[in-house]
Amino acid sequence: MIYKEVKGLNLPEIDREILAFWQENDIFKKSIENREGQESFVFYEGPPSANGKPGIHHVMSRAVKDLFCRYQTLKGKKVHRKGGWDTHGLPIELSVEKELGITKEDIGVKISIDDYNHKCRETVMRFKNEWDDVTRKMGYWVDLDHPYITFENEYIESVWYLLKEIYKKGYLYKGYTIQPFSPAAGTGLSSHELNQPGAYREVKDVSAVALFKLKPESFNAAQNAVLNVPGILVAAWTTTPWTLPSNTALAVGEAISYSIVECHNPYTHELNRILLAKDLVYKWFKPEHEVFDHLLPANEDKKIHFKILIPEIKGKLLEGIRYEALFDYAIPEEGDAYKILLGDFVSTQDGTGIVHIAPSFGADDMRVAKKYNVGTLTLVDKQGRFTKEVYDFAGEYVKEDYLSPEEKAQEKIRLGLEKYLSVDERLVIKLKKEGKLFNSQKYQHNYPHCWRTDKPILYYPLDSWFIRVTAVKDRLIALNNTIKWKPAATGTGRFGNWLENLQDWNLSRSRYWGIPIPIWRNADGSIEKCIGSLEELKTEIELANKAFGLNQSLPKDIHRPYIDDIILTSPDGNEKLTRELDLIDVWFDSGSMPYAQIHYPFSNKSLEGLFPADFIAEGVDQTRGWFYTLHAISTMVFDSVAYKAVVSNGLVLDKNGEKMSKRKGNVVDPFLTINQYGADATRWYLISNADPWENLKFDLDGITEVRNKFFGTLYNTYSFFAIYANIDQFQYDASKALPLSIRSEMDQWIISRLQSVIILYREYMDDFEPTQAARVIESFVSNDLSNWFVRLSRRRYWKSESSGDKQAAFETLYECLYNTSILISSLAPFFSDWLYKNLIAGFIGSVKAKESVHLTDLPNADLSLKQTDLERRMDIAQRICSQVLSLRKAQKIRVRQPLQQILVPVLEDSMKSDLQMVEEIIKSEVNVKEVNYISGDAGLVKKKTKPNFRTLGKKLGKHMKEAAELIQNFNEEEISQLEKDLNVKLEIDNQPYLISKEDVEILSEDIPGWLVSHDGELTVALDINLSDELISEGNARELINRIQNIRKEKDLNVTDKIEIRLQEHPDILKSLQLFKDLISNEVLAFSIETSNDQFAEQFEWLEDEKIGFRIQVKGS
RNA sequence: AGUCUCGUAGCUCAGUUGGUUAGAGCACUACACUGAUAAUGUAGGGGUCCCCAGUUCAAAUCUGGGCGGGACUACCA
Repeated sequence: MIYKEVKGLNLPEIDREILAFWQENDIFKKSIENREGQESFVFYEGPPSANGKPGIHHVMSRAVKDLFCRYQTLKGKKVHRKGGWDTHGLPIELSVEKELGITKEDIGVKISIDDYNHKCRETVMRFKNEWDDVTRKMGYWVDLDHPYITFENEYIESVWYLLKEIYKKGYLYKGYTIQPFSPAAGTGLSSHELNQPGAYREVKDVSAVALFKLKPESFNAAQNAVLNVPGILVAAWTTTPWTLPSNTALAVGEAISYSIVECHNPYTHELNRILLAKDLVYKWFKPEHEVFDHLLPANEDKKIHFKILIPEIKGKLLEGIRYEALFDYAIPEEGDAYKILLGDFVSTQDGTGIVHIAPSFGADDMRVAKKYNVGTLTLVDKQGRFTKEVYDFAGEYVKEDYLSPEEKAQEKIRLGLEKYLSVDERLVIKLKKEGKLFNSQKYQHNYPHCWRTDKPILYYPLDSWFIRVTAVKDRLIALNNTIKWKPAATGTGRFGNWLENLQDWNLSRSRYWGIPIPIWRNADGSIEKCIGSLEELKTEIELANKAFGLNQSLPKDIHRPYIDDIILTSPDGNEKLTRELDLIDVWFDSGSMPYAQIHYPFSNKSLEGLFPADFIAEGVDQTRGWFYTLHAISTMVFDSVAYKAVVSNGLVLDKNGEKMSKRKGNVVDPFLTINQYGADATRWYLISNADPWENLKFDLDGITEVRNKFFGTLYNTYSFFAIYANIDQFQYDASKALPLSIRSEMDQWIISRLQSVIILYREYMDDFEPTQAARVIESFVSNDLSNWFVRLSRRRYWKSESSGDKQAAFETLYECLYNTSILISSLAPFFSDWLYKNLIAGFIGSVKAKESVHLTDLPNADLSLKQTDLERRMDIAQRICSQVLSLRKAQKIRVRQPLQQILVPVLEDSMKSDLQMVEEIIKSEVNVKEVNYISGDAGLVKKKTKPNFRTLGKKLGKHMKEAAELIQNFNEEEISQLEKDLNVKLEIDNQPYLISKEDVEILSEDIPGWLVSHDGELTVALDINLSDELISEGNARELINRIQNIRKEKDLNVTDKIEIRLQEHPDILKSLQLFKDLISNEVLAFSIETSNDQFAEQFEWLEDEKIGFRIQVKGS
């Protein structure tokens, strides 16, 4: 037996077999060494964190990565794939802290930073084995033995190098930014922490509408002309009255309209003229209280009568107007405060359409204040208490929640109140008394809380190191435009927009487990050193040792806390420099990986052939993560893209379209899936079902479908080949294979189809369209190869004599399977290798097979073998067969019953010649004796015209409908006019139109007296008249069928010869008389005799009859 | 809230520059075929192409406005 025959397809078994083969023979390694000296295809592996278990979505993204790397390998490129681990970052710290039952405050107290980091180092690799396991089992080829690890000194050294490069370009600076801050915990919070479940809570706060008095002397001429009433007050709404003392500006919307309304202050009853958004006037004032002449004197009830003094003022006009500070606590030291600004974030959703700006306590505020050079006031300290400048509230917590009940009780007594009033409440009272308040109420809204202390957070200005990416914004955008994004919309949309609205990169993290910022400074920050390598640090340490008589040395581990102890010296040797305690954002770690994974520029001095990447792929959630940091670093340091093409894959959802989560219990375990269905079926399903960038609704039934439909079919096709090739001892000699020109039409066709598939497959793969590529192959295997070529060619394989045609049949099928095994190997690495290895068992001759399919070269399409005409003809043949079978079905005539003829009207000569070449195929497929043709002019065919809307649309415009009607009813004369290339004239609404041949499609509709079927331009008529001879032949075929079934039931060998005795029956006698040879041949009968004996066995004959028989193997 | 993305048969997906009967596979039903038998063919049922409005002779397709799912970013004065 040359070709392996197995019963039943067992993909997991094949996985195990092939995996062992790869391991024993180092196939992955060979697939790279194989291409030594060739051009490289650069791929970067985005580092996962082994802190959590791998999920099915990881199989998805890794399938995408793997298949393109394999594909490029087959194309002859050298594709290095280095694995990597992301080891730093908050999730790791959090899981360690949870495990140890400590909080951040305990670090350095209950547990040393040293021990803490040690624990992080352990934890981060906790699930490494699971990751390695899933990587191997799914067939993802990546170097697991030499991964880059972000916590290693060499990796960190490269990161420092990059930072120093950025520093040298002047892009690194220390500044402050508004960040979420927990006064209770005394620490800044990351947005990740803010996104912890339960961080946002519905709370009730005191809101206030404060009134700010405009300074008319600051009006310009245009403003003077419009704002021609005295004493204008601007109403600004806030839910955090405690920020009002730190107010330094007001913001209005450029396109928002404002009104000035006259009323009496609800608390002081003084006359007010209030400026607020026009759209919100009736939100704050009741329409029924509006007056149009004179305002009534102030009254004591709650009704606030009002009059609109100036109905419409554009926000734009208000820009630059100054106002009086609300309080006399402090004024900003720098900048030009207390004026009206334009802010694009201002809306009329709620509030007054005017936003009170306290730059220290809001990110938007800070941004707009900077833009207008407005200074800041930070009248709250890091504990969340008012500073001494706020003399009447100094030292008080700005949020009630920061006080314990005892403290509140004490405060109540200190203030001499009946009940504790929050700072917000007392501020509101103060404003009320001073006539600076219009409204105050309880307001319910979502507010973030610190997940550790449960207390509300503040937004607070914190010191941070920044990278001035905004300085290279234009380059970032320009370089991005050269990147091939899949899908393109992510590059222009999500990523492009992100770049358009670029903010400087906040690099600092006040943490312990991460890469330390390599910057040392003196006390006042006037002297600083940025370190770019370990060598440099060592030199600096020696300088410092000399200057201060110290005995420091380069720590073995350059994480905290060791690195914190290092003291450097100022150039003059007088001042000590200490390290800035922050760590760098872990995103910088991963964005550094192209260089750090090879320890550039230390161990490797050149990036040649290693940068930039030709291709990367990760989840779309990495757009502003890894994709961005790679891009930002490479742009700043190398003025280059980091990757030329990027595939961003979508999410893997459960089958109901819901996100997978442990809580819902809908998580799919990749190990179970792969064990049950096999890696290839899983991979093929993930890739073929939908484009990778679409969200995938993961459904195990889908994998079953892929397994049965695609792998099952391909397996069956192979198995068919193996059975007969083994019988015939067929072996394939590439150098002696029959030239295609002498093989059959069918062979030429499938080989031509194969070329088309190769071309399309390559096009799609080169364009990073794996789904389309997979579908092309699916369709080829299932429709072309199995359902057409093999099905119709079966007889050629089992006929007993050896002949050229039989050899051609084997060679053709072999070539198809062989090439298919290579084509699918990128997507289905296991099954393809199994198939390939089975096939090459029959390889002989001078051409040598490779050890594994993954060491082969991707087939090139041979254009000389592609025959478009032939493919078109076969398509026609398939459609005709379909139609005839459909007609037979409608008439309930079995396919075993031969029919005399089909009739095909051919309106063009080319169609006739097309059909003649596939006549034999049609005849055998639909079991008819003849294919006859009638030409259009014979008058037998009734023709019909169908309008061609595309061409007619332009010509006819709105007369289209009527014209279509007329064209469909063209008579024979008009049709023959068109056929002769003459125009037919139409007239609609007195307007003449000329209809030419191109404007219509001429179809044959009917052949009077025949059974007819249509499919587009194809029409087929079936002759259903049965002669006695046809009936007898049909019966002969029935008989053959019964005997074949008996052979099978009796488990006879395919080659056994038999003797047959049959009970006499008129059908049988007649059939034997005419077709005995045919029958004998088909069923391998030595003799067929009839008698009237009693038979022990019977088979079913037509219409409930039974016929006795006896069948013996000759010689038994 | 903003940005992006998706919405077509029970399920998963195609659907060309707008063109008249909106397709495929799976599933279901019936019938057939079979020297591949856990395979194969044919036919059938099954659609408000998310909704509304507009442009057009003509809209699943283009425009505008909604609705729903999802992701990311931000979190609000």
